[in-house]
Amino acid sequence: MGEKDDGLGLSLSLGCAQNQPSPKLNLMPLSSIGMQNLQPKNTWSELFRPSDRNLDTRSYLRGIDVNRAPTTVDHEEEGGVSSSNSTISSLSGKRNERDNVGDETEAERASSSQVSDDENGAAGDASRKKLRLSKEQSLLLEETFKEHITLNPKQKLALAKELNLRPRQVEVWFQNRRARTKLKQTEVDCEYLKRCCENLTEENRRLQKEVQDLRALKLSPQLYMHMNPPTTLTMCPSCERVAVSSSSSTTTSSVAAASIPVPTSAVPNQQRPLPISPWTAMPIGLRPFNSAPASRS
DNA sequence: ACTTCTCTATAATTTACTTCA
DNA sequence: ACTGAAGTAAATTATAGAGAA
Repeated sequence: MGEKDDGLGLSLSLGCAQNQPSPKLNLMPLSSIGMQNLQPKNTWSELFRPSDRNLDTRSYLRGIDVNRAPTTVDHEEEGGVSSSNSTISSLSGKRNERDNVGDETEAERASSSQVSDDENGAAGDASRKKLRLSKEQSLLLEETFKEHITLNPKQKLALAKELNLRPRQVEVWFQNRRARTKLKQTEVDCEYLKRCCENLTEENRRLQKEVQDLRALKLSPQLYMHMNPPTTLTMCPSCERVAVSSSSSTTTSSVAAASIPVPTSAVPNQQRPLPISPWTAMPIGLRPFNSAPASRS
């Protein structure tokens, strides 16, 4: 797979160096793929009035910018595939029982020929056939996902009607979409941590070398005599940072005069920035996808 | 051109868990 | 406290489609 676009419009954008911004999903703006041309018939902003649930789920994804459009790869790949080919999967399990209650049943009945034909056609068919969503359907779903990563029943019904799909299909699509988003974020996090690890390994190696050099310096009496007194380091008890006493500011230059390379980290009053991952700096429970499931409204 | 095989993306299912009435 | 419904995440399965041989 590698760096290949995964169809989510997500690409790795990592700040591998210290003090770099958090790993962030670099997503294509919606306008760049012509999504603005697809306007739902309904007023989605009206339909998708912010609910408690949506607020909750948005906050649980706060680490990622999920509300961005995907690239067109997905849709190009599906080019020309009509949703009319879709068939319904075998209806089994508690979920289907659940879907057949209340307003959804009504909505499913109200759905157009795509759904009803499929249901008739698949009746008694044990194998589950897989629907390929049309380009338009995918675009509208993505568009909606940009605004809300979860749907309340009303939204689900409206969207299903708009897309000529069953509410269950819309629901499944959103579930899978959230899962894909999370997977992508995990990959980004993983890559970021890998780079952090590499940086720390490199720094460790550098510091080991530095210790070795300093030891060699100490064992060489002639050089040692001409050196200024060693730097006095004091540790601040509150912040646990190292402070430098005023008498030692020329250490670096004197060492340099002895023709021994000193890494920049040997300069005591120069604080090294700590490589902090945005997630690691955040309590686990507050990290995206680690939060408890969103509470229902 | 055609078949077959492999691989990827993703729709759909199942299971487990949480929340709430 | 218990229970069932509902919603979701996570894991898994199954299938469509593309590309290589």
